[in-house]
Amino acid sequence: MERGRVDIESLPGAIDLQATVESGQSYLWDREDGRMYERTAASGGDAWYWTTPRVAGDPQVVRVRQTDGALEWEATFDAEDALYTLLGLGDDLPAIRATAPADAVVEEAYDAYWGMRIVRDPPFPTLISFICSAQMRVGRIHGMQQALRREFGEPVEFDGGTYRAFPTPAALATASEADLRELRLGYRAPYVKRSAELVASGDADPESARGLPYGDAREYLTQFVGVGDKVADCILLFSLGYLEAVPLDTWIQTTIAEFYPDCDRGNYADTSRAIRETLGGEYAGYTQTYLFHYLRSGGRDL
DNA sequence: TAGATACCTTATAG
DNA sequence: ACTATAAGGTATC
Repeated sequence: MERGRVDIESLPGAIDLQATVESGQSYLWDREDGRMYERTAASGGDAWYWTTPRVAGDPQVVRVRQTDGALEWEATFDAEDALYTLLGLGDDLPAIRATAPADAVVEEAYDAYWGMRIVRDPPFPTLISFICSAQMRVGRIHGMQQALRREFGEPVEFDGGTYRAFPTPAALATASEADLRELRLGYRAPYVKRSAELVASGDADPESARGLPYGDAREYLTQFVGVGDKVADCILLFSLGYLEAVPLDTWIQTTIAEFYPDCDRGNYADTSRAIRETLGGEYAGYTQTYLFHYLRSGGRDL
């Protein structure tokens, strides 16, 4: 087992591990005691586990915990670089916040969860997670991903326990729709299977969107079954590093109606462009994620 | 091309 | 208790 620590003082801005992994961006982390999405008193050292799918080499496990002044990690591999990527530790939070509009609700959201960072999860698990997110609550989306790992993931031994990595495209393509429906995926089951088939066959790969101009990347991702503009924006923001992407979900649409009515242009593409500019352009997705988490957590009545 | 409707399942509100 | 509603939407017509 390898281990290490990241000094928080060395980071550009704060880090709030719980907010980062429990804000509906990533569904690939499990809390050690299993009690996610509950308010916990202060911070205090809760640990989260993350398992990698087999992409190249063996599947891996990393456990990370926030303590006074550091992120302490233990893993089946040298996880330092991976954590920087996964948790957005290189993002200059103060600089990003400076690009956001100085509206009261935006300030409240940043203050409430200061230190939350945008994750960069691997593309295939993100694709599947957000296909599953349609018309679903955050806690249940997470439960679905746990079920997929449990039923179709490769086992990994770590620190005396057995963990399961997120399933490969081939594993989910091989699953039957009935198998997936038994995991309570509902109408998302065929979407997951057919999108996994596209990746497993080599006909498409969410990784291929990386580096394309934002509009082209979003367009590319909508070829997957169960991926419309909103889910495509989630994959761009939470996996591929397009920090300007603003997923137009029910929460942000309510926010637009309440605070930015001029941005409602009646269709996704135009509304998306308008709110992206209003929220500061290049890092609009960061501000969107703070607003989403703040409002969803009941920070302000709408 | 824009608009309406069906879709799995379940936590939560009333 | 029991029903209606809505949940980080998308595909289809």
